[in-house]
Amino acid sequence: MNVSPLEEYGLRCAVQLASLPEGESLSAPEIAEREGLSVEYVSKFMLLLKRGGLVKTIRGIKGGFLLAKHPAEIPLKEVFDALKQNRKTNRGFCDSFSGKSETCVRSKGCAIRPFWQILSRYIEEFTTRLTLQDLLQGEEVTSLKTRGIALENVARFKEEVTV
Amino acid sequence: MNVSPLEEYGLRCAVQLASLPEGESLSAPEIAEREGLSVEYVSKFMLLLKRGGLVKTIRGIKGGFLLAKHPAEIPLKEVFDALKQNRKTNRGFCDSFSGKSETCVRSKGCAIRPFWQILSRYIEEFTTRLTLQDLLQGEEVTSLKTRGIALENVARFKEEVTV
DNA sequence: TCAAAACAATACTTTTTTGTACGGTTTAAA
DNA sequence: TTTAAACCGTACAAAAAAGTATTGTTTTGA
Repeated sequence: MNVSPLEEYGLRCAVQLASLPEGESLSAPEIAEREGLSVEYVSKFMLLLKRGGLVKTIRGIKGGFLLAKHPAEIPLKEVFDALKQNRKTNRGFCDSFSGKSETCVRSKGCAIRPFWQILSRYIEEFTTRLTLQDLLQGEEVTSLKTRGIALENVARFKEEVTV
Repeated sequence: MNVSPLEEYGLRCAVQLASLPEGESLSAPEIAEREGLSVEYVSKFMLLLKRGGLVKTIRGIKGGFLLAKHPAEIPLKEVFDALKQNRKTNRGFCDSFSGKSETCVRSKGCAIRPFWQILSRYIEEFTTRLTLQDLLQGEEVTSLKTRGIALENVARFKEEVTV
């Protein structure tokens, strides 16, 4: 339950692109400079973002990266998913079984599952509703919108509980 | 943003102990059997849980592990924290800076921080309010309580937003 | 008192992830 | 047409985490 370096850096670089005027691009060296990372490292996860369909590239001298869509159309989840591409393991609770058994020991009656399911659903809600555009609006606005999502979630949970 | 094996297995084993009648213990081989893990591996994180003050041990033949407190007094967060003890890196957003800079490039005006802060606060709320006891109540109850926490969170968020 | 079974602790191996290096291809411009 | 700067892609090295092995200490009970 913690953030991987790729997730953090990748999101930051995506935000850099989102902050550009429409149609402009940024080269890997420029991004690296702005984020204090190595050019090679930036190149690595920009490639992932490209494969994830978030980013378009311009090759050759004068080349660079730009978002494939408007920032408002790119939920954070898309960024995170793109960056997960080349991971060997991709775990959530109950995905992983023991080293010994073929299937989860508690395929029924798992004590952990409901907790995990609700929490992960909540996180997913957060990351699909918030877009790169939202992050650009500055701290106050982002803060308000994040809280707004929490609020709406509550409403939905409430319905489900009272039914 | 995914669950580490230690976190999942550790929590499961803690739940095993929580499910015992008051005062009874379970040995590492027994836990390992029930969860389909190796005895050595179980021993490893039971030691962490012990150091975290969650678990008491009985040495010698007939030895084993038991919870140091009533399951209702052990929030999931405590379990997770105990299991984090021997990690080398412990990252959240904005904890980690680039390899090059001494301090975070965006120590002010960070686009990512508010999103991350609210989400992590929410997760923390979840894990401090839910206890091992809750997980024992079975899927429906856990599910309801988890939703209940979501609900209360909303109320709190709402206050903050409208102020 | 001795043996068996269990916890304690650390060292070690393997796997995964992080981060770097480097050779190749593309393109703008002189 | 040549060169420089940038993307592309993979291979490689280093660090972290996962999981195992082993040795030692404690305790029960024959």
